[in-house]
Amino acid sequence: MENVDVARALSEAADLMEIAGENAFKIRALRNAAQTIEGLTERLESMAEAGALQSIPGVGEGIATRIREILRTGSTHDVAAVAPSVPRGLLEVMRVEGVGPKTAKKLHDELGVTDLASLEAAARAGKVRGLDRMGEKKEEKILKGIEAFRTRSGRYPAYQAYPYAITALERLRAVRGVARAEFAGSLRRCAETVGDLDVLVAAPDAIAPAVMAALVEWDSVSEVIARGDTKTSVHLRNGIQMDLRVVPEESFGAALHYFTGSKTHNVAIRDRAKRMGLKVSEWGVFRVTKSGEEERISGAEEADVFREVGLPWIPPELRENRGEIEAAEKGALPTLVDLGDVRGDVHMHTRETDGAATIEEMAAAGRERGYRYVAITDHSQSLTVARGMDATRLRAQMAAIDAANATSHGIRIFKGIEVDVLGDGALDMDSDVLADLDVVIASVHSKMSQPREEMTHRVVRAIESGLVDVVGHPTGRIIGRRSAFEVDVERMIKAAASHGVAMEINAYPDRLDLSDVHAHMAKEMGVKIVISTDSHSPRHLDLVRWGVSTARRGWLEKQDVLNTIAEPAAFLKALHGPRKRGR
DNA sequence: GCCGTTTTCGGCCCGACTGTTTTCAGTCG
Repeated sequence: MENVDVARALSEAADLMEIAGENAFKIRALRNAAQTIEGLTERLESMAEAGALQSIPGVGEGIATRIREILRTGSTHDVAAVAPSVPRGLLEVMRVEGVGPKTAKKLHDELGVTDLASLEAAARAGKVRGLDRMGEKKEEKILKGIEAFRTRSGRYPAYQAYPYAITALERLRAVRGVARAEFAGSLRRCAETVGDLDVLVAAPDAIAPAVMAALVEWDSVSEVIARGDTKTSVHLRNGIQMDLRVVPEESFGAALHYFTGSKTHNVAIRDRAKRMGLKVSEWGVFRVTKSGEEERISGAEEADVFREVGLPWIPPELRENRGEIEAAEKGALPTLVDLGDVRGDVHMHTRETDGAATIEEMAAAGRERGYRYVAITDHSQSLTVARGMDATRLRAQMAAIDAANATSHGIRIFKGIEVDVLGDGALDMDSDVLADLDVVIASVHSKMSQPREEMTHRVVRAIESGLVDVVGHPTGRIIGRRSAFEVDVERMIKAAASHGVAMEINAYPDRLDLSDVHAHMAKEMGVKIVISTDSHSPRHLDLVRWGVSTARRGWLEKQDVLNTIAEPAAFLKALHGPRKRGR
């Protein structure tokens, strides 16, 4: 069982207990633990065996017991205890906008609602409006919420939401009197998916109505959910929710911090502030006197918030309450790798297989970005849908690359391949050809539903071949479409560590594979990372920024990422390590 | 249930908006 499965079981238990009306702090403890577990780089199964569960922050005796229960049975005793009074179907009822635990409980107790279908029936029959503190509007809102629940896909890949945030900012910045406007939220933290878009504007109170109007009148807005003096929420036509907040300029930094989150990071910062006799809110940082009076001390800049609680500014990508506050306290924050640190791109395709451009065009695109090198890494023969190459075609392409290098003007073109890892772990190319290449990426493109043991063994065998430099998109996931294949990532990374093989962060924005958490795991085990775009056309090289974001979320520094090395020869030397190469 | 510059008990982040109410509970982020 994966850590995410345990996290999900814990947070489902928390939801059910909340409906049952159990102690709110106990519920929060479960949610905190679930959140922490999602960001954990170590496998819970191994930690449980080692008796180390209680070393996880937020996990004590009680939750350690629950984790062991979940690993064994998939659920906890809490769920069994509340099951008679809280059917599991209420979990989805609570996902409906405007329905929380209290409402779900009321609907169940008084109307016998047990799931989405029975809720819809009750609402259509006009029974909801009869309940205490519930009226016609609430009933309508619930029906709308059910509709939205069924159509929305949940979270969106960040790259799909990003253009809407940019356009919204342009509109809002054009309003007279607007001093600053930024997006915040999970988009600013560079999370791989976003649930909604958060936009923040600094403007005088008198301007706020005009700012709200500029959003509401945007033709991408389909529905206004809420509209107040400082906050407006809308649905966009594509289904994404956008929240706009307007604050005075002196509060902009505090608001940006608050609105960027993550929620658990904010809670930790506010808790810390409280212990120091301060109060942090989106309006600023306040000193709280003994008599309970509050005096505003700062908040115009985001760094103010951190400074007041005795910390250096923490990059948004790290604000997941995964140890960043402790690291900041110790002065041990990583100096994160930056887009400008990337000096080459070593995974791309040409017309020879499924790319859209020539060797020369791809190299030119790299040169335009200021890169010192690129690698042409077309597919191998078993990937027939991409017209994969056999050894003869690869030899011919190698000769073509030699020729292109003669006139490439300042950019080195490496000879490479993205070779398929066959079902048994063998590589889909003769080893003597592979040995003559500069860059060998090994990727799984077939038989992705192999059992975990088989898949792990398969990839580890490829790593141990001595012919592979990089594992390409190591878990095979496509965000929102295909989950990662069953593989023991920890064992894969361990094998890579002991054989000096690098792991890819595939920057294609619906892959981002390795993920942030796994990239962090790789770093901790001493495995080097290559950030690659897997480009199939020249403009794809720009996608590198999504890969860099993922690397930053994984705490990676420049020295963790091989393709920050500027000199082509030095890059190759670092990539190959002790492995021999033809040239 | 967890945790400790509030330390083994007594706390646990903070505020906006809605819909229903005549003062606030519930939801959301």
